[in-house]
Amino acid sequence: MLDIRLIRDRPDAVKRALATVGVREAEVDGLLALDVERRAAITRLETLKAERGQASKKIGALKDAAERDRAIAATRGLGDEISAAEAVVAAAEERFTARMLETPNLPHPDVPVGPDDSANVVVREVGTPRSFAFPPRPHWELGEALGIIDFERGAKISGSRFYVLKGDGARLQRALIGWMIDVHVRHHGYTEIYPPAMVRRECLVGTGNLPKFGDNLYRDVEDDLWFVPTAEVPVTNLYRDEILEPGTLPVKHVAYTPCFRREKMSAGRDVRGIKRGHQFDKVEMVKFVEPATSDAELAALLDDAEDVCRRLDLPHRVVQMCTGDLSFTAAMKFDVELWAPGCAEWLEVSSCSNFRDFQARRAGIRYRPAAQAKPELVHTLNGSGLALPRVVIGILETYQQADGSVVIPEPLRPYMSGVEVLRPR
RNA sequence: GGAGAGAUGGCCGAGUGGUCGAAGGCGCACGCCUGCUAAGCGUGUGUAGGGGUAACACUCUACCGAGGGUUCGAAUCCCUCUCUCUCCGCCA
Repeated sequence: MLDIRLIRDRPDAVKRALATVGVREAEVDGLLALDVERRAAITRLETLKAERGQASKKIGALKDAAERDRAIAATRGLGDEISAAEAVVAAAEERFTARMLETPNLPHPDVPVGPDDSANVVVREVGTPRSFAFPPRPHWELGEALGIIDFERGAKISGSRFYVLKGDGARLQRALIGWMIDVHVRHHGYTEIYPPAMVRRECLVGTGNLPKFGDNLYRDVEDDLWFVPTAEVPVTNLYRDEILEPGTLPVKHVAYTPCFRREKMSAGRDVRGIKRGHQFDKVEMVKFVEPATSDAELAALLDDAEDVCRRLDLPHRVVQMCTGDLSFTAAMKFDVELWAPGCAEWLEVSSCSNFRDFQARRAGIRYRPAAQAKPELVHTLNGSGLALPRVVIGILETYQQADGSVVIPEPLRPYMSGVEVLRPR
């Protein structure tokens, strides 16, 4: 959520910035109008309440019964006026908040301006895509031949976009989870979190998934519990409505969770293989930092994500999103993409974003810069570290050999009891 | 799932209709005092929103788990919900 004060004080700057992410000027004017309406209503209500407060105070001090009764009778009408004014405030507040919650974040001034993903910028490519003496096969062929991915049974028990990992396939994914968490904990200074995978609705409002993107989420209707689409949701909300004491920032967490997404927007796309499922695993990094440091923290976060690729020796590239391709909540965002030689495409395995105070304002996450100082909103950031089945794709396709076997990258071997090669059966 | 108890400021804890944003204590901050330390004394110490100011000051409103109700007036009475604790049952 944006700071309404900023919109009030510098409406033109806000309009210009929001225009680059596709928000029309009229929307900002609408916000401003709702704000004026809301404040007028509040002022009226508070005037009435102050009046009543005075009157009640006097009544309390009155000793004479008749005088008292007269004063009470005279004040009685105020109650109805206040109820009416309260209803006006509530309605104005609701209209205002609803619009505020649906307004996207302001892009960071350094973000390249552009209409859509065609204007994204490839920042760097790391490593050289391996050249093959044979036509590299896509992971769905490799996986079936190796007996480690079972698409048919996945569809049988759960429908399309579900698959079953089996044997060393399941183990490879589990090894990656454990190893990646260890990398971030041991080498990058994150603290591991095991969060709930089902959360209350407010959490999703806090991170910005609701109210706008509810149709991508799964939900238990009976208890109104929502399945997390990413660990970002529970982990960011860990400190919802809290004030972090001086000296606690930066807070750096890494968490593994399964993630659940309806993928309605991409119906019919990427249905082949395990690239895009309704359920997938992900290791996620989340940071809470002081505002002045958040740009540097984003660079560090991105490097932490890339480090996973480096350690696995997987060629990858970093792409900066232009304004038009920024997510709703992000002020700046970089994707890390792995090259998958089998399906011949770049696979997004991480999305590293700085949300600045956008989520913090929604979720009420603040910190105290110094003892006695006034609380301020933190900046939140997060990035995948990394997204799972896609790293499995990258490994299978990159390390395949002519006979269909796949070499397991060195760092993962200890996590797989020393298995070095997966062989077709 | 059944029965019961509870939720007050950073913490402990008082308050059962009026002048209570809330006694007292602890903690913390600043000042004083004191060879040092400790003790002592004094002052201060929440959050959010509105108005106001160049910025302070100042002022109003809300908040005693959440929401609703009764009342001129609610931390205090009523209803609903959430969470915590205890016991029983069940379960990984």
